[in-house]
Amino acid sequence: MHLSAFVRLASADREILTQALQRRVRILEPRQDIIREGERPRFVNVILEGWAQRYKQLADGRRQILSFFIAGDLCDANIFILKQMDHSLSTVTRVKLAEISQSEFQEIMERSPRIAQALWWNELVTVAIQREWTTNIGQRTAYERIAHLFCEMFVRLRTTGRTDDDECEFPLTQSEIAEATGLTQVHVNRTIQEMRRDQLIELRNKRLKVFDLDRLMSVALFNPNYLHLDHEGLA
Amino acid sequence: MHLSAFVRLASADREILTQALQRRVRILEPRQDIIREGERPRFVNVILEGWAQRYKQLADGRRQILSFFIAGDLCDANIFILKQMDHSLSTVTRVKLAEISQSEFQEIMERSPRIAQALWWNELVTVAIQREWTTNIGQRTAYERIAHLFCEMFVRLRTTGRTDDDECEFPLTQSEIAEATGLTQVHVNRTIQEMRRDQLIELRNKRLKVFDLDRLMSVALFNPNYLHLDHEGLA
DNA sequence: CGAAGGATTGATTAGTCTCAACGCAAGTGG
DNA sequence: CCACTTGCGTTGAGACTAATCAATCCTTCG
Repeated sequence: MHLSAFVRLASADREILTQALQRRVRILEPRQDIIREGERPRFVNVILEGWAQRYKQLADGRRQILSFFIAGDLCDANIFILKQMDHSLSTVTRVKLAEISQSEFQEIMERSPRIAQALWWNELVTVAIQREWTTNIGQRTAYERIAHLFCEMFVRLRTTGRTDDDECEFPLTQSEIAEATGLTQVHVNRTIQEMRRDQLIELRNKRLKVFDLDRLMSVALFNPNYLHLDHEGLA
Repeated sequence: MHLSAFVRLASADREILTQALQRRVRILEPRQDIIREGERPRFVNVILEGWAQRYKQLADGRRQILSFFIAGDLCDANIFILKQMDHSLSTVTRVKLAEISQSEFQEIMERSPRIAQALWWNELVTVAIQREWTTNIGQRTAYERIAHLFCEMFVRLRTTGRTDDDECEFPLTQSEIAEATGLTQVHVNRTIQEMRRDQLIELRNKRLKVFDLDRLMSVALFNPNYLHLDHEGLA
């Protein structure tokens, strides 16, 4: 999901990006809000290190996690167009992020049509992921849902070179997995135990080990097409 | 959702749009695919009349409806950037739509920055709706989910002037409502009966009557902020 | 050592699904 | 114009997934 992986960018374009990502950098502690529903968006956030998430809360407190961001992910291109946030962003782990102001952002889009194109690509993939999450919660069983989340995060981390053979970081608590999949924490616990018994995965100390990715993808009915990894930026 | 409602457009911009929407117009019968998952996108589709939908199918046939389109809705700006569709589009009712080719589309975006901006706005609202659907299925009960769908469609139809006092068209079958909310058709049937008993709504002959929208919004925990109706195109 | 956050376990219940049948209205063909 | 089909909505009985409530157990860490 690295911006520079969207499309092939000329070195001038890369330079523009590098500049923009250095101007305003912040470090946030784990489980801290970045921006809340109702607030006016002032920056486009780019995650440089760590995991972050989107979530939405109903009037009575029920909470749905809507997506996760990992290093390289851009939160909301052009978010300034909206008067207020309809959801919140928060950190999962300690996070390093870059803030890009509206004027900086617009200048970048104008100076490089390639980057503007890359931003559209990024946005289209973001919606596609959200659609897959809707499908995940609407149609899959608890077991399949959690397996699907594991697949998605593993594949995304692998694409950005953040896996170590069959392992990757996985800093979510079982409660967070529950909020992301529309289940309860207790049921997530039991389901993960079942997956362990089935020799599908190992999950402890914030690390996920996938014994057989093909089998995991198969039980999850995981089809990576929605990540659109076959774009021109790749060989 | 009418393109011309996104932002205030100059009459020259309106002219550009009007032109583009007249070039290639098709009429499709009800329950007919417009484009299928896996195919290469060739056009941006704009719904001129009727209802359409996005859906996604798992390998074993389970189907999730992901969103509905009504007159004025633009299906996927810049969809050409993606090599293949990760979901399908189909009609619900008989539909009249306009197809815009890649070159036409790019020309429009270049000729009018205001329209380009409007397209970004449209895309941001589309993701916001998708997030709300994820939340709907993940957190709300069956009763709340269906009420929420009723609210969303009623408000969107009203915004585009397609309601008649407390009534609107509602051409979905109970099976389709089920596929959109992640429930079974049987349970949707029972839940709607309950809503009728509660004097919340009336639904027959493809028409929905909302007795008290405030009460419906309240039981659905419906917050219209995600539709971002407070944009500059409106007073 | 005590506190706190997270994971695990057990018992019970609720919400939703499954399967199967039936009803009704509209359309179709002989 | 009647018999048949088809699509959609309704009803019933029973099964099962996942939720709820409530403890208990770990680990980590100050």
